[in-house]
Amino acid sequence: MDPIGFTNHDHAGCIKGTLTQIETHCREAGLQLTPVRRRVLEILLHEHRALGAYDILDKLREEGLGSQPPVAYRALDFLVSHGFVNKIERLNAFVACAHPGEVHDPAFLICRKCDGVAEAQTKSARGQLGSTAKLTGFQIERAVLEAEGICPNCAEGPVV
Amino acid sequence: MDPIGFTNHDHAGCIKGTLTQIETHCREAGLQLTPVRRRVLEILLHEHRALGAYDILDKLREEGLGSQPPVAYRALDFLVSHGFVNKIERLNAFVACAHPGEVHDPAFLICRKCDGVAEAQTKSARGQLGSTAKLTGFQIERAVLEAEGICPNCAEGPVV
DNA sequence: CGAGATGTGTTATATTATAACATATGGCCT
DNA sequence: AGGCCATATGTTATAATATAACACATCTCG
Ligand SMILES: [Zn+2]
Ligand SMILES: [Zn+2]
Ligand SMILES: [Zn+2]
Ligand SMILES: [Zn+2]
Repeated sequence: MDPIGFTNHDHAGCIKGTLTQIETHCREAGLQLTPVRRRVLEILLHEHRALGAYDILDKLREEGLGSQPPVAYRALDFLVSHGFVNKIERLNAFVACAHPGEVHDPAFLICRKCDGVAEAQTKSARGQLGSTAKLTGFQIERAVLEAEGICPNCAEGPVV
Repeated sequence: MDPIGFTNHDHAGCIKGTLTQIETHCREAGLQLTPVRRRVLEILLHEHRALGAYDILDKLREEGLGSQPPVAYRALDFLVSHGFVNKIERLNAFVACAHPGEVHDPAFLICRKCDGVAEAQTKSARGQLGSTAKLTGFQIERAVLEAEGICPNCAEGPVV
């Protein structure tokens, strides 16, 4: 229930823990966490912030891990399809998942000043919309829930 | 609470009613519903379906109302900023608002087979996420709630 | 070895969106 | 009337996001 991202925390541990968790998950599930895929995941884990595919590609290029768009998009496809990374539709950008492996409908709080993204655990999407959907027989397969606003850090010291 | 879009209804009346409502709103608020803007609105009202900016531009072009992207995007900006049209972030496309003028957090049910979009009235976005947001002091300004799945029509006769 | 599956490298192109500047139109002030 | 401002449109060019298509490498399995 507590959204990670805007609060202070042991970020190095946060990165390492999630990475280990995903590595284990991949080993057990027979998924190939190749160097490019792993590096894209690391880049995203490093920030609690959404990065565009081309931002990521720039970093890969600097590191000699790939220079063309498909390299980044393919890695992102892999990470998203296995739930390690989420796409923020509102921003056309990507953010590491805070609860990888678990099945959940993620909800995001997006700060429009610092671009920070926090992932909140919530049952709202399927639950609330679900009841409305059932009335008409609509079958929900995926829910996008993104709230935009001002994060606590940016609210205190008004930047803009 | 009842989502319009997947249910049978008097669509001609639905279009005309909404258009009249918006015309009135514009007159009272001193907004200029110019020919291009009005036509874009009509095009969107005609379908309970999201159309891409370039789909709309194609129609405008056929009708000699404009041929370059900014024409469509500017009309859409106007319509979106005044709440007459909503953008479906998941699809990078636009749909006429079912409750123009009213302040509401719209939620959408998007059919991945027929591309139909229904707008549901719900308090969930701000309400559910709101409580989580308050815990960390996040101030929600705008909420995107989009559910993807199969609409009742497509569920009955599996098209794909 | 040969066939199939998976991942990467690369070129080219599609799709979505905006910047920037020119032109037109109408209201409004002097 | 003339000048001025705000708003809207026309047009060119380009930015930003995303995918198609094909070549090649590697690995596994029979
Ligand atoms: Zn962290
Ligand atoms: Zn912030
Ligand atoms: Zn209708
Ligand atoms: Zn459908």
